Amino acid sequence: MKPKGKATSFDIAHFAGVSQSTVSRALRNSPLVNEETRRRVWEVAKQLNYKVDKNASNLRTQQSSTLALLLFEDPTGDESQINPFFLNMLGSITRACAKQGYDLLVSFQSTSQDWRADYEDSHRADGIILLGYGDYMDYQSRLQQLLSQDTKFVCWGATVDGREDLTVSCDNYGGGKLAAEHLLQQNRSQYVFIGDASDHSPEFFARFKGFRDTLTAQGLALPERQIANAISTEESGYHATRSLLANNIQFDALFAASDLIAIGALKALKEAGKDVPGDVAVIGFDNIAAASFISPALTTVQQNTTLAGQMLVNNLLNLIKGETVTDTLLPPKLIVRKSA
Amino acid sequence: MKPKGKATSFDIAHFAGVSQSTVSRALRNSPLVNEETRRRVWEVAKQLNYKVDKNASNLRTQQSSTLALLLFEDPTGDESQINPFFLNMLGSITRACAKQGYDLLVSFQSTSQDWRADYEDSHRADGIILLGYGDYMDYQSRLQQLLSQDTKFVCWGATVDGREDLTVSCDNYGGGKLAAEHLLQQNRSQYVFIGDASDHSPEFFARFKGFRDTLTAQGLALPERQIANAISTEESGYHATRSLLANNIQFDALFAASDLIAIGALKALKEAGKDVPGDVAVIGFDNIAAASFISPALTTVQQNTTLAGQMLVNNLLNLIKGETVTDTLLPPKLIVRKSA
DNA sequence: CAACATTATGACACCGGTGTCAGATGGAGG
DNA sequence: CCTCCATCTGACACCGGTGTCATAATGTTG
Repeated sequence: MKPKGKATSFDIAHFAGVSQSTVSRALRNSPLVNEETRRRVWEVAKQLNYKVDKNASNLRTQQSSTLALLLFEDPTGDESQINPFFLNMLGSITRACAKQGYDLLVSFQSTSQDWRADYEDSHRADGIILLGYGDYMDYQSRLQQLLSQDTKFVCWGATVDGREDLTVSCDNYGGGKLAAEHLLQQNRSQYVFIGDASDHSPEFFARFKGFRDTLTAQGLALPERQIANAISTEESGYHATRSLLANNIQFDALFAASDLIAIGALKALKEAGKDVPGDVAVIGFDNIAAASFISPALTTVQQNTTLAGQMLVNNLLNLIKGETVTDTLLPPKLIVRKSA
Repeated sequence: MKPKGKATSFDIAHFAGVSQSTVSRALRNSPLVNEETRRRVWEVAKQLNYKVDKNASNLRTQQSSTLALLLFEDPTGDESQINPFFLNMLGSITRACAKQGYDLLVSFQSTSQDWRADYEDSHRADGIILLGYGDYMDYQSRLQQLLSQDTKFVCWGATVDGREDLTVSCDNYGGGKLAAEHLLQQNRSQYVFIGDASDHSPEFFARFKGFRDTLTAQGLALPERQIANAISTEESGYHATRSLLANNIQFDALFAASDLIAIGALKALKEAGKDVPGDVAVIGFDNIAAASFISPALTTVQQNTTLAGQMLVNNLLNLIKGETVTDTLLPPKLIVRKSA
C-alpha cells in the first residue's frame, strides 16, 4: 500500500471502505460496530502497522495513561551512583505501572534545586509519584502548592501536612523496634545508632525512635553521644563509625538507618580490628542486594519494595479516579544473616 | 481569577487582552511579538500557573521530546532484582535525556515475550533505546522490522545486522584482553572463563574472545572444559564455579563475564576453602557498586556508564535529526582491587 | 503625498483522534 | 402499508495548541 509517513485512521478508513469514525470505534472494540466490519478494520490496521496516535487520543480524552516518577537523590556530589534501594523501588513501580496499563516517565530530581513537577500541568502524566528518603521536608510548601493545584500525587516516606492519605511507607518505627529486639535477645549492652536522629529525615527519625523506645522500655538508655549522624551513603556511614571509634565510645551493638550506612560501618569496624558479630553486632535497613554479598552478610530490616511499588501506583490511580485512599504502612521484616 | 479546570492559552489571551495566537508566540519567545506584550503574557501565564499542553503541542508539531527506554532483563525467575549494571545505565541515560531536554519513558521487557516497541508508532516517543546484555539476538527479525518501519532506535551491546551505526557498546574484546593481560602479569598458569562462550550473547562472547586470544598469543590454551556457562546472576556464577570445582578442574585464575557472576564465584570459592587471590585470582566485568563492598574487593573491568548513557542518547537524537551517526566503542578500564 | 518596507497582531486551517447526534437500513408488529 | 425500534454508520464539532496568511499600524523614502 502507501508507505509514505505513518498511517492514520483515515488511511484505514479508506482501505476498509468505511468512515474514519467507524475505524475509531472498531479499533476500540465498541459494541456499536458490526462484527464483520470490525474484523475488516483490524485486518487493514494490522497490515498498515497502524497505531493510535497517543497525542491525539490523549488530547481528546484529557488523560495520558502515564504516570511520572520523581526520584529525589541524596545530595552526594557523586552523580553516577544512586541508592540501590530506590532503584529497586523504581523497578517495582515500573512493573506495577505496566501491569495497570500505564506508562512511566522517570526523572531524577536534586533536592537542592527546584523540582520539575509540571508533568501533570502539561498533561504529560495523570499523576506523580515522589520517591526519596523523605528528606524533602523543606519542600512542604511545594507539596502544599501541588495540593492547591489539585495535582494528583503520592509520596514514599515523606508525610504531607494535613493529609494522611498521600503517603505510602514502611513501618519504620516498627522496623527500628525489630532491630532493637533482635539485639536485645543477644544480650548486647551498649548500643549506638547511626543515621539521622533529627526529624529532618522523617524515615530515619522513625527508625531511630522505634529503636530507642524499645531500648528504653528495657531500661537501656541511648544518650546523645551514642548517636552519630550520617546520610545514606557508604562513605558517610564509614566516617560516622570512625568518629565514634575515635571518640572512644564503647559499643557492642550498632543499628544503621540504612544498608549503605551499615556497609560503611562494617568497613570502619574491620579496619579497627573489631570482629562482627563477635565484638559488635550490626543491623542495617532496606535489604539491598549488596547486603547479602558483603562479608559478614548483613542482618537487616527488609522493606517490601514490590508491595510498596504496587501500593504507590494503586493509591495514585485511585486518587486519580477520585476514590478515597487510606494511608498505607507496610510491615517490615527482619532478615537475619551473619552480622547480628 | 478562575480556578475551574486548568488554564489554556485562550484564558491567558483573555486576561492579557491579546489573541490566542499571540499568546502562543509570546510564550515561545518568538521575535515577532512585542517586548511589552510578551512581558504581559508571561505575567498572566505565571499567575494562572499555565503550562503548555504537551499533547496538543506534540500533536501539532509531530514530535514528543520524549525517548523510550526498553530494558531487557535476564530471564531469571526472580522479578524483583535487576542487574545493577543496567540500573546504573538507566541512571545515566535518564540524566543524559534531562540534559538534552527530553523526557524518558521506561519500560521493562522480558526477552522471552514479545516486546512492546510501539512507543514511536504511537507518537509517544521520538526514538527508542534498547538496553540488555545483547542476548536478544533471536529478535534480529524484530530489529529488522523496526528498521523497515523507519523507527529510530539505538542498541546497547547488540549488533543490528547490516547496520554498524545503531550500536553503542563497550569494547568487550579489549576488556577481555585487559583481564587476560593482568592475570598473565601475575604468572597465573591455569585459566577458566565463566560466562557464555557461544555467540548467543554477543557481549559475553566478545569478552571471551578477547580473553582467549590474549592467552593463546602467549601459548596458553583455554580448552572447552575450562569454560563454564552462566547467565549474569550471582546464582548462576555460584553454580558454574561449583561444577568446575566438582569436576576437579584445576585453575588459579578466573575471569567472569560479569561482576554478578564473579560475586557468585567468590562465594563458591570461599565455601571450597580456596583463598582469593592466593589460590585463585578473580576478575569480573562491569564494576557495579557491590564489587567494591565485597570481600575480597573485586578486581574488575569497568564500563563507563556515564559516557555510555550520553552516547546512546546523543546518537539517538542525531539519528532522529537525520544526521549520520558512527558506531561507538567505549574503552574499558581495569580497576585493580584485592581479588586479582 | 504616494509607495513601500517593517513590525505586530488576529483569523483560521490543521494535527489525529473521540464523542455526540442524526440518519439509513431492515425486521417486527398492527 | 405504515409505525416503531434496534442496529449500524457517517458527518461534524471538539480537544489545545502551532504555523501560515492577511491585515492593521507605523515608519521611511523619493
